[in-house]
Amino acid sequence: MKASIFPIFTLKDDPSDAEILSHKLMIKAGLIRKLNAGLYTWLPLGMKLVSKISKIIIEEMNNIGSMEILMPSIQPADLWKESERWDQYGPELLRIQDRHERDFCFGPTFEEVITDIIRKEINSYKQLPLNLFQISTKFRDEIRPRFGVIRAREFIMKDAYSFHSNQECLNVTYEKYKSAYINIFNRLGLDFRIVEADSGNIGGNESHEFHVIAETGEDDLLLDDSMVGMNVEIAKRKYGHDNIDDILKEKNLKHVKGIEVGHIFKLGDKYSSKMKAMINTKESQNINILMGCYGIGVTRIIAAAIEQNSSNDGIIWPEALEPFKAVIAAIDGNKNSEIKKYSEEIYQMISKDNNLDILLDDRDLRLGNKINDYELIGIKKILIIGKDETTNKTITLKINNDKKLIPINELLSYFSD
RNA sequence: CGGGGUGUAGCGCAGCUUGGUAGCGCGGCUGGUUUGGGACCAGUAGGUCGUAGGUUCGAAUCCUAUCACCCCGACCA
Repeated sequence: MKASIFPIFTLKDDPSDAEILSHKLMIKAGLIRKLNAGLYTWLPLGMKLVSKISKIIIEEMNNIGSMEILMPSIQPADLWKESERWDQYGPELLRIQDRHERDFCFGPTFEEVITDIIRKEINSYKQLPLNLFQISTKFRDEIRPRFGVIRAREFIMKDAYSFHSNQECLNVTYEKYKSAYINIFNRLGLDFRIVEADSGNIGGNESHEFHVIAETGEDDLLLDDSMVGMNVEIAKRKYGHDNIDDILKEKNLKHVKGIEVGHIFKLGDKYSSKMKAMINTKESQNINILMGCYGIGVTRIIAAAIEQNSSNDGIIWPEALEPFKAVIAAIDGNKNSEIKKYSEEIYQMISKDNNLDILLDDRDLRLGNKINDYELIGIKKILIIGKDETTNKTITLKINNDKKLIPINELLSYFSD
């Protein structure tokens, strides 16, 4: 990819309306721009990260037999009235009318729509279990949007739904999603914990949250030495205390802050009973379909990863999220045609011939400007090409503060993982 | 919704106390010198000072209303 066609919208100053590090860096590095409170445009660099995360999620969903679909973001009120959530959901649900003055909402979640599909398409236990997911834009009219994309009003979320003819099958599938989630967050290189959780507005009877551990997290988690802990609401109920400190002392738990990036629920028949999503059993009986639902905050993950490991100078991505494997910085490349030609050759060799995702920075900037951008964006490997390198057929590889002069034929060995 | 803060050029800000018709840095554009960690010189474009009303000879500045955004809280994935 050439920088002349892949726009790099970096800023020198901190944005005036961002407070926490990830929010500042996402704007400074040119991942996003704010349109309005809680509404963000994803610029090319940001979209690249959305795609990387989506790709991993899709792979892991497919691995457990969950197939991708896409539902409309605008949903008719009738379905929400059937589930009785039209009245329950409150002002977080953005209600809109079409030209015929019929009521709709912008979907904050999709239990109603998916249940409607399933009740129409599925009639028999023989068609189950079934697993479907989508990655799509959701809208929740938050009381107070904040922290950039962490609590945005419009955001991208993966939501999966499972359908079963018996509880045991739901239980097994629930565990499959849990392990898929563990794979996803491991692959993303995030430090995370699973906690027992409240099922809240979505409903159901068992639920776990996945949290990225971060100081700026909004959620309070109580953890022991194992991977699984609980959130504060559960702890208070479980141990019958309102004072967290008492619980911590009594149960020898640690208190940490987390950013919720995933949440899985056993819904049971909450939606199928209200919306009459039924199947025939082996005994020719009509029963409600059992359901599970499984969410991941795709856009929130990006902010969470930045919160977890970055500096004031820039983003430090986990390997799976590095936007480019390396960048080629030509010094004076636009004036000196030899340097330009040599840079293009190197680019051709590692990017085109070896299918590595490389940025060729052909912008007419000084080296210092370019390097500052790379530090902001979080590109670790910098290949510097100037007069000497061009003459001697070498490359200067710069990683952090180490510079190494390497011959062209050894270059590729620095990219074998 | 309660409390606090901010709206002035693309971005970051000063000017407001004490009214006299707008300025700085960065960025942009043109030309030139440069290019190994945010270069320099010369020139140049760009603003209904959030919006509406009021006071005044005169308002970015004073008054009233209103809108937007940010922070804390309540609430929430």
